[in-house]
Amino acid sequence: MRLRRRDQDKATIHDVAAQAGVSIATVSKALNGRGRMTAETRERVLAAAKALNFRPNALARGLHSKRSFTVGLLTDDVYGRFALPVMQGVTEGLIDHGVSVFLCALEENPVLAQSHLDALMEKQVDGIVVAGRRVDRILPVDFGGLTVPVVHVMSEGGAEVASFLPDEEQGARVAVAHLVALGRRRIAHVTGPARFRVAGERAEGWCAALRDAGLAPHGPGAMYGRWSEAWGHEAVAALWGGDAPPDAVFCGNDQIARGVIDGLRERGVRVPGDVAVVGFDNWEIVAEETRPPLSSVDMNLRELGRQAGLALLQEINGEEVAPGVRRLPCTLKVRASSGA
Amino acid sequence: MRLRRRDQDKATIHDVAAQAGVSIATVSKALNGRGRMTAETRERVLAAAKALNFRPNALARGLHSKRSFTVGLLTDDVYGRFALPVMQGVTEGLIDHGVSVFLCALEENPVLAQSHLDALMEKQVDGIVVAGRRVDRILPVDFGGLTVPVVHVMSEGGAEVASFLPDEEQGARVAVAHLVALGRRRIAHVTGPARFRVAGERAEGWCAALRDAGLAPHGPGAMYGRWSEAWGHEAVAALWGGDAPPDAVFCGNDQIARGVIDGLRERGVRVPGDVAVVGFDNWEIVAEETRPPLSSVDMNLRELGRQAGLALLQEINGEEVAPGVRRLPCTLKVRASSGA
DNA sequence: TCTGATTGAGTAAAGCTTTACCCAAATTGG
DNA sequence: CCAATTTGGGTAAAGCTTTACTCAATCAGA
Repeated sequence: MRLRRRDQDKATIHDVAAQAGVSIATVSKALNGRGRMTAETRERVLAAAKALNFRPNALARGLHSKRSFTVGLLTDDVYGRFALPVMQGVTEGLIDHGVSVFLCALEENPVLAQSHLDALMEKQVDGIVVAGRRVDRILPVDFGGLTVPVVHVMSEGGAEVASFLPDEEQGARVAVAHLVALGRRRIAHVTGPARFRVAGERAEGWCAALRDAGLAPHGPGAMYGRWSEAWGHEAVAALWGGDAPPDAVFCGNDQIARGVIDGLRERGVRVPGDVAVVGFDNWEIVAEETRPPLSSVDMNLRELGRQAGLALLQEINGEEVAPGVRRLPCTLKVRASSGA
Repeated sequence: MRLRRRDQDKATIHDVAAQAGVSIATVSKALNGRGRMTAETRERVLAAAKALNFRPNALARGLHSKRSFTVGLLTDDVYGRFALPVMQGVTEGLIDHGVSVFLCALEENPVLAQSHLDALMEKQVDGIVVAGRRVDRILPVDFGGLTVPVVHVMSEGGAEVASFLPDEEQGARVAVAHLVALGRRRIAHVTGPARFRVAGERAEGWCAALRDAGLAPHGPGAMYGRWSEAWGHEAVAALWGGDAPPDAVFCGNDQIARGVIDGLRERGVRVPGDVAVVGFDNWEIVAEETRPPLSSVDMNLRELGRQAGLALLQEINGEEVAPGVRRLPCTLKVRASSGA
């Protein structure tokens, strides 16, 4: 054994044992609250560990326990708008269990993506959270043959795995019901491209809420376009081109909603006086800067991440987790654009 | 030795050795391209490893080499707007060297922050990148007594460590020089709170560029306010309240610039016809949706991250890295708001 | 006082990979 | 044909922690 560690080296359990005058087994037991020993011995060990600023080497511990207490979070959301709240939720759910989270932001490159996944596996992660930015587009990675559990968030992993998604339709219903409760009757829906599944689901919720209220959709139906402010402007031009314009607009995301509100202001239409507007995503940096501030549906990404993390932990611990899609409710954040 | 691994277990080097009919030492050497053996043996090992989908256990490897080939990225930018590009840069710089990046998003809670740092150290990270979201506010964490190298990005770590920052002043100069080259002469500066150091630096660059061009600052000086669109509106109201309004506005960030442009449009002032506008941050999702799209200074966060990663790697490898602040140049992304 | 249980703490192996070192067989040179 | 290299590959230890097992000393009960 080294007589005394060099100061820049990390202290090992041997150093603590030497300092406390006991064996390494006793140190381990003292530190982990296992085994039997006098209170005096335990305290002596604890004091030595503290004095040496000892931190157990997680590599060695993991090698022995075959668990690294680490999970990987794989995402293709390089912008982080969805992935970061999810990550915070996952972290929040797991930190009390001593598990850390490894974030890998993938780019489009499938080769690089696969090598990131390989790196995670080599690091012996105990499980993997896959966080998409688009539910119906799977990451360019092969999860088959993985020896660790996987859960998906904002991404559907198929029949074999658990997937945590926002309840888009319910979110849309809540938004529309809110508009109905405000007395609005001609409620239009302006949203993103029809090929995005969430666009269809949100439109579905819009229809359903209108039906429940005994109302007909305003106009020929949901207006599909792009997820951009520019599309919000165009939609306003179209809606206010004919007669009987809507008295409320439910938008498929906050950027569209912002475009709609800006378009309305330019036309001299008052929000929320003449028209109430509600967005989707509750992207605060957009919603709060809109004039007036934008009411929006919040997908509770953080909670989604938290639950996904806990589910993953269950699987890691060998407990069964039912596969399939789990939908978590959205909540509505009311701001001035649907004036309360 | 286990006769044969259970299928859900990961293959170890022993499994590969058995499959190839050689010893584990030979497998290790074959896989790492070390040692001497016939080409035939080497190929047999490689084939066996592939067949078993063998990945060396990074924990065991790290335990032996005392390197985990992992670095931690600590940030308080929970929104990810700055941290994610930085992280991608760090990853980009290190992935070729087989090093992975562990992202920890800290919240304000210092206790939690410290425990995150402890977790990183236990995981035996080889080094730490600290990424701030505000240069002049240090993370609530004690980096003293750390046994691994640390570098800072977008955050100043003090005299002992290397810090990588954007050259804010140069960025501002480039923006203003661009406006001058367009023939603008009355160039105002609207920016965030004076207590942010970057606000002062950018204002400094604005002044310097004007001096270089033989121009005087427009008005009484830089207009300090908030980092928000609303402040952009207010500034427009102030600037266009008197006479001799500016013919260009250089803004301290993209949100302010957006507020300025929206304010100008509402007043019927043409952009870029009557007034050219340039922002700072090049936050694409804002800059591209502005009408017209916003010219903006890009801090090259990715490159900043890449260089920080490489510097950290140098320190990890025992090479000396000069401490102190390193400034990387910004570049100007020209869009329609300063019409080329 | 003697037997048997309990207590307190140590010994050694395992977990997986890398590598210094070793050895037998094959090859080379004279 | 023999001594000296070279070649091909194996053995064993190290790296740090956890834990099953062991053992001497102490204590309780009769």
